[in-house]
Amino acid sequence: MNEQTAIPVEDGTESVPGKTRDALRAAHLYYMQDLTMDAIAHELHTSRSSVSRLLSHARASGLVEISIHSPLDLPSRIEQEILERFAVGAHVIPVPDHASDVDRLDRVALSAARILGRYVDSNQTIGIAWGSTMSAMSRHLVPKATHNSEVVQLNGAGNGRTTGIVYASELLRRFGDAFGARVQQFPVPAFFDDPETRRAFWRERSTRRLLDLQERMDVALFGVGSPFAEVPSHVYQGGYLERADYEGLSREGAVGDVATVFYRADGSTDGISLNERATGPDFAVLRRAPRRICVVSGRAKLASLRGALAAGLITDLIVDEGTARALVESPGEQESPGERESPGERVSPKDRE
Amino acid sequence: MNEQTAIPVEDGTESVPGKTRDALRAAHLYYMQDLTMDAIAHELHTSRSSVSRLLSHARASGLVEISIHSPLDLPSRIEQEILERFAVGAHVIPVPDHASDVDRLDRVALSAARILGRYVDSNQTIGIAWGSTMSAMSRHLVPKATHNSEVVQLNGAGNGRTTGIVYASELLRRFGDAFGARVQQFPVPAFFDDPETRRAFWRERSTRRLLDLQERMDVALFGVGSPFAEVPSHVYQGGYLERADYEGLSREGAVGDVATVFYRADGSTDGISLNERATGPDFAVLRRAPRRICVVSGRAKLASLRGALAAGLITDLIVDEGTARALVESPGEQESPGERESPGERVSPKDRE
DNA sequence: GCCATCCTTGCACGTTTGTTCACCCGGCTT
DNA sequence: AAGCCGGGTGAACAAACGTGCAAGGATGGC
Repeated sequence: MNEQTAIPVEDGTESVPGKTRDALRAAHLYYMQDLTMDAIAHELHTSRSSVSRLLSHARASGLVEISIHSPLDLPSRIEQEILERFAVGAHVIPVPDHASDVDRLDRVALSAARILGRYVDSNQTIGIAWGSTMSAMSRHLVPKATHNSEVVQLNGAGNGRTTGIVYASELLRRFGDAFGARVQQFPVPAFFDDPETRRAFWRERSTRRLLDLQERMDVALFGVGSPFAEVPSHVYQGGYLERADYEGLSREGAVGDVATVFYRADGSTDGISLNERATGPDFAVLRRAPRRICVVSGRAKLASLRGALAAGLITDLIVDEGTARALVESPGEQESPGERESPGERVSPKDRE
Repeated sequence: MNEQTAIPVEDGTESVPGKTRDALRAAHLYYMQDLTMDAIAHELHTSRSSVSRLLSHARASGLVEISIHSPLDLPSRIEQEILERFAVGAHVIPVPDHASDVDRLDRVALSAARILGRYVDSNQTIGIAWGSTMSAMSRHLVPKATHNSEVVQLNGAGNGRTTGIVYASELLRRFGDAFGARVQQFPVPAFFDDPETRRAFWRERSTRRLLDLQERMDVALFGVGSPFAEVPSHVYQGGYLERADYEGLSREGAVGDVATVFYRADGSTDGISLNERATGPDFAVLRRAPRRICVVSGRAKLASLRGALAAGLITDLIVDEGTARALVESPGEQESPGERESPGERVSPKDRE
């Protein structure tokens, strides 16, 4: 993977500057001058198809940036309300209510990936959790050139067996590539079997170095896990947790997790025994990051989201419209008809949010 | 929805907020989530056509902003060189060399109109010259909401007889509309017949008020006139000047004008008699504006542009590629095969400009 | 030097998008 | 009430666009 990644960094910027220059020129002609691709092809002495591809490249590589400004008089009621109620900056992604959870996640992740660039800058350390949301995001990142940035993995992971979830290394690499950042992997499982192993590991110098990075990070990016929802977060599908673990979580009142660390509805974590074996950062550490961006999609994660908000983990929230509406609609949970239960029994094929 | 026609200002912003909201949502779905218009039509319960129109509206009204970032390692050699040689920020508009002057002007104007938004802000006074370049720009402005801004006409004008050049009032109105700014017309001819009339007029209180505004303006926007070029600027077509005037200009060494005020190649204006009858601001006044944006297209205007640069009139230059290249290529003029000559002989039917 | 491989190109096709047209609907005039 | 707008709508068509594919060229290993 080394030799492969060593060069492609230059691929877009230097080794083929001609391509980038052409793309830039094509973008000018297309987006600033409204020429047709045909006309551009003619000006560039190439074919229309190539122009189409050049423009795709220009968009995908961040040469062209498309942003949407709400006129200041209607700045999305919901975002406004979330800001007031939770003191959290919100991006509400419009997604129709009837969309499937997969669609919803994809669309939120796509939008989130495009928004992310605004938060990332040079000389920053960016902490990234491992999960299905991050995985989906990683596929759509828009590159942005930064210097001296670092991407650090927040929690361990096994390999992703679930469809579409990508290995942690691959995921991190994508983020790193997109921002030209160094990548710090965290090669541990999501959960240790034995708390003692974790403690021992935490004393290792290599681990300490990584934890140090986590403590100094400027931006944290994560989703929330929702162990008791109809569509459990991938962490719960990968076989990381046993039935006994779920029962423990249920008994201890956990409603969700951020980067494998579980919390209750009120945001507290103390006494949740599984956390002894988790690999993600303690919330006290997480909260040191000035920017903490949370990406959530699906009403199933509502309770988790509420908990994460209560824990003060979030400074910026990217969330689908339905969930956002539910979030502001009523303070308590009127969502789940049944009370918590082990997810083992759930096989309901209902895919409505 | 109260009174639809009563207040056209509200038409786009408040009286039909539904349309703007739909446009906004469509834009999100299209540009952030890459949905097809079909899909969006379905989500919005309308037809594809309407979505297409909605998106057009979103772009035309500035809801969607498309910007192009050069990667910092290749910031257009030419722009860089112009910055170094003339201490002027440049936007070079790519236009093929074989394009007609009309095309060239249109394309530069289109790009310029889209760039302009970056320079305009609230609480500003924006001075605008009257000419073919400004006219072309006025047709493509992207609205940007500002408060308490003012658009003030820099020089007088007759009515535009040349095809495609629009009345000064219409031109100003377009700028004013685009930025939600008040408009201050300057109802005088481009040139007075008698210097004395001008002086008298300048003593009028209403005139003084306008001149006051000009002195306090934050942004000036203008083209350059090129009286001795193959394609004379409109000012020279409208019958404003007589053959004798041209001869005088020629004798006195004028190479161009900004807002009806003429200058020599070295930027000097003293002793150019026509300026006694001009209606545009003295360069000393013009130079008070912190931002002075000049839009130029066509090599014919090269000498004028050089003069305007020498006069220190320009802080930001928007120029087509060919002219930019010529500008940096050689210090002197190697452009015009023939020396200056009176344009009276020119009746080339090559279309307006 | 030669081959395997990867990347790029232009064509051809199917899809997506812009635009014209006929039509409808509410408002205001006569 | 009839009649004329101006603005908006969807159907249909033409233009513009994206992409799979096969061919051509470069690159690097052997």
